[in-house]
Formats: sequence, C-alpha cells, structure tokens
Amino acid sequence: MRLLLVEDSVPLADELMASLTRQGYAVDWLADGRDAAYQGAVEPYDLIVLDLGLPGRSGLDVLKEWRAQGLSTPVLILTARSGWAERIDGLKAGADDYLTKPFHPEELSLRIQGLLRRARGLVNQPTLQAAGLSLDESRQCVSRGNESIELTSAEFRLLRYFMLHAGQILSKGHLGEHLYDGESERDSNVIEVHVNHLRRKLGRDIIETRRGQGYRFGTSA
Amino acid sequence: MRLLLVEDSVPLADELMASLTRQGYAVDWLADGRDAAYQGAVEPYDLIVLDLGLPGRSGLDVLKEWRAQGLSTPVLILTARSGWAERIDGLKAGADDYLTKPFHPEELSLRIQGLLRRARGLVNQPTLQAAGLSLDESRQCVSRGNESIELTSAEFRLLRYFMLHAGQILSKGHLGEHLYDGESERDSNVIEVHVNHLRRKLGRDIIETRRGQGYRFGTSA
DNA sequence: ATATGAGATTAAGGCTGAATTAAGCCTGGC
DNA sequence: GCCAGGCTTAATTCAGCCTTAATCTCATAT
Repeated sequence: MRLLLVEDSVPLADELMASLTRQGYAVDWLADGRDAAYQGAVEPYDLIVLDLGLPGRSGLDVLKEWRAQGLSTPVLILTARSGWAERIDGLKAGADDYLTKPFHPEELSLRIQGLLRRARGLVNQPTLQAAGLSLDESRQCVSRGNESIELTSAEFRLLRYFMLHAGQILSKGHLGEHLYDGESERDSNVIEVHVNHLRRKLGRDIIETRRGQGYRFGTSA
Repeated sequence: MRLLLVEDSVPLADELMASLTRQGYAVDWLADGRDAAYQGAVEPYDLIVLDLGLPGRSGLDVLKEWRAQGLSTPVLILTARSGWAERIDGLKAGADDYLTKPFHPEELSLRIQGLLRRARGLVNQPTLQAAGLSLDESRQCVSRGNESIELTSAEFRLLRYFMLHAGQILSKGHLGEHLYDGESERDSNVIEVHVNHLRRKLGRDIIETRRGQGYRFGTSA
C-alpha cells in the first residue's frame, strides 16, 4: 500500500512517516505543493494525505487539479483550522476524508484503513476479510477459523494488498509499485519470494499464478 | 491486435511497451516522426498511439498526412500540454482520442480498449460480447453464462480479435499480420493450432473454416 | 473414385518466466 | 556493540506455453 504524504511541517511529517511505516505503508513524503501536484499525478499511489497549508501551491488547488485530470486516488485532507466552511470546501474539491490538527497518529491510520477499504468497495467491514481469511491490521497477523497465523511485515504488506484486491490479476511490476516507495529498486524477485512464503503459510492455492500476467489471490475456493 | 507506438521518450516508451504487451497487444515502437509517417501508412495497424512532440516531424503533421492519404486507423494522441486549443487542433487533424501527460498506463489501456471497440461499431458495451461469450479483458478470460473459461495469452489474443470481427471471414495471413508484431515470422501453422485450442475450449462450431479463404467466428448460433 | 492440397491434430522441443533454496546484509533489540 | 530474525539478492531448478513439425483427415475437383 503506497501513500503520498504532503506536509510541510518537518517534525509532524517525521512523526507521521514513522507511524505509517510501522503500519506497513510505503510512504513518499513531499513538502512542496508544486512537487506534489506532479508526483501525485504520475506515481500510482493508493492514497494521498494532503495538508492544506503548503508552500508553493495551496493544497486545495492541487487537489482540484488532480480531480480535473481524472485522478481517483482517495485523498485525506489535514488542516489546522476546524471551521465548517473549510471542511465543505475540501469535500467539494474532491477530498474523501478530513482530519483537523491536532490529532493522534493512530487516528490517521484508522482513517486510512477505512478509506482504503471504502475505495475498494468494502463497506462496513470492521476487519478485512477475503478467501476465508481475516486480517488483523493492528496485530499484523491473519486468522482462518480460530487458528491465528503470524506474518512477517513483508508478508503482511503483500497479503493486505492481495486481500484488498481479491480476484484481480496483479502483475509483479504492479505489486512492486504499490508495495515499495519511490526510493526502492525494481529489478529483483522479492515479490516471488514473499508470494512463496505466503503460499507456505496459507496454502499452495491461495495465490494463483497467471504466467506472463501476474498473480491472482482468492479465486480457488 | 497490432499497435504502433510513436514516442521519443525511451523510459516512457519502455513502460508503455511493457504494459501494452502484458495486455496482449503486439506493439511496434518508433521514436522518429518520419519513420512513423511511412510505417503507419504501410503496415496494417489496428490502432496508433502518437506523441505530438517528436523529433523528425511534428506528430500533428504526420497525422494530417495519414488522413489525407485516406488512412482510417484509429489514432490516440499523447501530449504534454493540456490546453483546449491543442486538443481541438488534434481532433481537427483527425485524432480519435486524446490523453495528456502525465497519465497512468492503465488509463491508456482503457482508452485503447474503448477506441478499438468504437472503431468496430460496438458502442456502449462495457465488456466485449459476441456469440454468447463475454470477454473479460482485465482478467484475460471468457465466460459463457456463469461458467468462466481460462485462456492462455495466445488464445486470448486470437479470441479478442475474432470477437471484435465477429461474422467476418479472416484469412490466416490477415490474422498473422494483426496478431504478431513486425519482428515475427509468418510461415507456420500457429494460427491453426490456436484456433484448434479455442475450438476445444469453446466448442467445435465457434469458429467456422472457409476452406481456402479463412476462418469465421460466431455465425453458427 | 481418386488425387491433391488445405486444414486438423498431436506430440516434442525450446524458451521464457516462475519457484525454490541458500547465503549475505541490514535492522532493531538487548 | 553484539546477536537474531527477516528482507533481499542471486543462482539454480522447475514448469507452462508457444511454436514447430510430422502425420492424419477431409473437401474439392478432375
């Protein structure tokens, strides 16, 4: 799950980066509105966290431009002011959720979880479920029936992405783009290795291979 | 489905080639406007993706020449600039669709899908349907009623072409030209073999053979 | 009816992409 | 600063699919 964090306050950004990374998100951080406008349109983010008070360009302005370009990535807005007017402007400009400073980083994580699920059409699910599995995002483990299975963080990240996109064919390139941040290399077989680990823990047929196309999760049963 | 990609940026071209190839398109790539003007007029492409900012000759100029020659192949224009004026110039010169950079490769695939269908007179069909079959282009499989049938990528490519040209007689030479790119050999019985595989999966009479002329899809039922 | 050639069928080979394993490196905890 | 676990890399093994090619069948014409 790859996020773009647009926030000019360095200490806050640091704190959020740490928190989000611990939750298993790959986060790119930008402080400038102009950079953000470009990068948000080009890189395939799963969600964007956007502060409204930015140098370079106003956050609202950037958001409007993205929506005009047809970008449908969920956007969560951060703002210092809490007035109703601001909030309505944000939603009108195409924001999907809204958080007023100050807030706890965990609150942000929860909103992000919800937003990502809603974006995939999974409403009213307290926990992420697919293919007989139930993912515990706070403990980073997965359970089938009443047995609980431990996951390493790489496995957790990959499985979460699969469960959010159950039934879809996902190429290794696509998975690499959405599981690793902008700094990472892209020529390796990491995905294959972790797919292999997930199959070992959850069963050979939990992930199907479509040769030359990619992987598909949760179609066997 | 054979495409010509005219784009001078090497990294972008690489990315698009990879994406389009995975979608089952046979893609020829040219970086120069003069080469493109010639090859686009000579080779039987199903669609052309044309960048406007090119070395050699302007993309718009090339497009105008093609249209003056009576070439009716659908053309999708890529451009860095997003102004209305540009857009109108492009459409006036004979473009069928228009995409402004930056964009996501999946967006391009979707536009191409739509354009190919429109070019065959299939409007407002979210999925490609013919002869009681419904083709899922994202999952590269086909369904009849509620049974889903897996396809290998060669089968998918061939079947998509047949479904877009249902009822028409298609010679093996024609199929070879439209399913394989410029680098491929043309003296083999590949088409026959894959036609055979499709008949095995979808029923003997899904493809009729007109001896000495070619094949015809979707006339039996 | 038979000959001819086009198309159908089948199986083998090779290529390419994926699975697997092990080793090295990095990180986080003590 | 050391140790352990796990992420990543790299090398090898494995498997699926595409293509080829050889053989068989059938349609058509003479």
